[in-house]
Amino acid sequence: MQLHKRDVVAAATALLDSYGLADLTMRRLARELGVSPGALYWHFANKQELLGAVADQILATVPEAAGDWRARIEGVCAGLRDALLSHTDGAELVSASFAAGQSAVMRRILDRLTDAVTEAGFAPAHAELAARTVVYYVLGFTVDEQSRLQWDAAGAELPADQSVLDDDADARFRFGVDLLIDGIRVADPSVLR
Amino acid sequence: MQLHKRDVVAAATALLDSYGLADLTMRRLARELGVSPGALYWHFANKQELLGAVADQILATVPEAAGDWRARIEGVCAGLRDALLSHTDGAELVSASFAAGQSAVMRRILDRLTDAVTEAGFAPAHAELAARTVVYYVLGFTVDEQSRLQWDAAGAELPADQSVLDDDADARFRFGVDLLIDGIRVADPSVLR
DNA sequence: ACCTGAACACCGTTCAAGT
DNA sequence: ACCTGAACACCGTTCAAGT
Repeated sequence: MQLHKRDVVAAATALLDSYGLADLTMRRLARELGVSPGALYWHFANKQELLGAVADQILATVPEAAGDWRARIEGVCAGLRDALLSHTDGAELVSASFAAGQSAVMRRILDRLTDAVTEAGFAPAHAELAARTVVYYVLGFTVDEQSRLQWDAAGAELPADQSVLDDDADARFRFGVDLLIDGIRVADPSVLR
Repeated sequence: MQLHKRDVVAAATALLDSYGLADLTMRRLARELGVSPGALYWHFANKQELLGAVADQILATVPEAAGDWRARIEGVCAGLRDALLSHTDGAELVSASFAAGQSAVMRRILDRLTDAVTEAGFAPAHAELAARTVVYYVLGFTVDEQSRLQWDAAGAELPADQSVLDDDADARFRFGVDLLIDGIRVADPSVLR
């Protein structure tokens, strides 16, 4: 039967979770779907575009955050990190797709953060910059965290107090988010609208 | 005559500047040096390690910053961004090498930032986190800036008021750095030592 | 409209064998 | 110690031709 975009994205996500980003190749994906490599290029212009669709699939679980601007920033950051950690190499994939401008959902998340910073009193242009700073932090932190997690998982047996390490990572993550929120809170009045 | 590590890194940097990261391949580099591809693996364990050496070469120009902790953070950030923008795809290459833990100089830069944040009053563990946040920002911002710059350069003719755009990018960059410095300045006393 | 088959132009890495 | 030659096991992308 016919190949649909969503089947391709689903198969790609499964491949990612099982074997990681390095093994998510167009040829291997085609093999998994039982089609020739060229078939994928009817549905996607190139690999970058396909990876962008996978990134958006991963980000689909990031919930809308409610509350005041601080709560919304914290909520979006936590939801974003959770989504990235839910898939093998998720942070690296989304980070690359965002940099390549291939993730529509990532742009929406940026917009939501920009709204929150605007509510904190920033003029629109500065609000987007502050929102970008938040996104760079979440992506940078989580790429780092995930590479260590996956390295540890591949290596020695996990220590029994795994949860302590998890809690620590959570706390470390929130520390950086709070640092950015503090910066936004006390920003020089000249940037406010 | 004999192939030395520094010749390989110099040729790799030249290839990067002329053709970009995508065309910096082990085979092409070997061809440029007049050796067989396998020869490179006598001097470097793998491509990642070689790219790390190129990253460190790029970062060699980042100057030591002096002054109080704020001036040092601003100086390191500005010097880092300048170094990255001086080579085609420099930001992307250094970002990837840093994430892969292959850049010794990047670790030293992180240490210098950690020292500065410690002087601002943070306990060591929190100081490193804040320093990482700064690094994530500089890398994220500059990867983004450079991809736009290179996209524009490849496309339409540059407008006459190019310098205005440059100044704008400088100001935008400093805005984010100041946001982080503000966050560090007013951080919750519980994280201070 | 959607896909196949086959080709094009490459990759990173390894390793016996040479000097 | 340092490098070659050749192989291994792949890549992303294109495109005439088929249905």
